[in-house]
Amino acid sequence: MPRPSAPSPRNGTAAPCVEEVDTSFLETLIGYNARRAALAVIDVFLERMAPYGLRPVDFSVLSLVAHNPGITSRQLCATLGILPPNLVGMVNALEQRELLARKPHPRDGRAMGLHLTPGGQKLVRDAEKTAAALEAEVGARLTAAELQTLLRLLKKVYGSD
Amino acid sequence: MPRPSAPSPRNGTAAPCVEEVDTSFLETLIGYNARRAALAVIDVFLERMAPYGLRPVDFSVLSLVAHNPGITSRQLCATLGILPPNLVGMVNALEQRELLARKPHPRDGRAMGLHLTPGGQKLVRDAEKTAAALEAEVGARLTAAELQTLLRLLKKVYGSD
DNA sequence: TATTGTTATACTCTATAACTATA
DNA sequence: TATAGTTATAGAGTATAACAATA
Repeated sequence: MPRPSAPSPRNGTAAPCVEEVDTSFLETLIGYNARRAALAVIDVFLERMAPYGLRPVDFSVLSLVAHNPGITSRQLCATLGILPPNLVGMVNALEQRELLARKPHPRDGRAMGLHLTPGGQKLVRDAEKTAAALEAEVGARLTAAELQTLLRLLKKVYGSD
Repeated sequence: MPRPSAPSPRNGTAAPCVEEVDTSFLETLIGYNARRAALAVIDVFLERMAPYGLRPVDFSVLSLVAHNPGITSRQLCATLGILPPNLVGMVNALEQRELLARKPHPRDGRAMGLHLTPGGQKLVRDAEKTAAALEAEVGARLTAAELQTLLRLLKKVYGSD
């Protein structure tokens, strides 16, 4: 590890080196901090969801279908910021695992409504419990009030207020 | 929220459909909200940095080199969570644009210290001003106190406290 | 004509293995 | 032996264009 100042006296034109990285400017940026926080939480999320064979995006899809039976691909895409071509494979995979099923939309022949199978419902129940537990765990670094504040401010930032 | 009740009276075994998507569960999760906030801010960041020819990661690299002259690739990678093989191309590109330069590390023959050129210094000054302005703009949805709180809580979440 | 779901495809980002030169 | 930087490459994630069926 480099040690510039004190020890080496003769330092005429020598290139400096860095002991401890100064990140103070980046740390003033919302984007930088929000991204780091998201990655930290999602890392843990990824581990805890592995036993269910779910990535974060799979969990999001299944959870939305659970709370919105009959939701269409288009609605899922708009909600999660996924592009339609990229959702197709995910839904196919979840359907092959018999976690969800496509059913004809009652009033739009073009669309397919998505529904959980009984197995999918059980999986989502368990996975949501795990997610809530993880949330409490990560939230242990914060007080309950801080957690509420954090969620409120984040929603303000991205406009869901 | 599913609303099977009011509009369609005869609804014997028909599959339900969704009027307005209920995201209330996902919105209780820190990861979901932090990711959405990060993406929203980074989207604007991407637009504003385009005139400088910088992606967010390029900005982060240049800003860190500016505030840490002589920083090594290894230190950059550790700070930004980038893998060494993926940093090489970025540094090469920035070096070819004559924004930064590799110089031999004063005490470790294996390492190269990174330094901004005069042109790089000017670009970073301008880009950081733009970033700060953007921050104030996004922060306009929040009060100054809320912004400080948000940054503090995010740092608590990812452990930089 | 516009929209839903889909295919094919390209591009970017991220991850792994292995090599070199120095320590 | 371990580490810094690099190369090559594989994989995941994200993007656009175009098509068939339906509105």
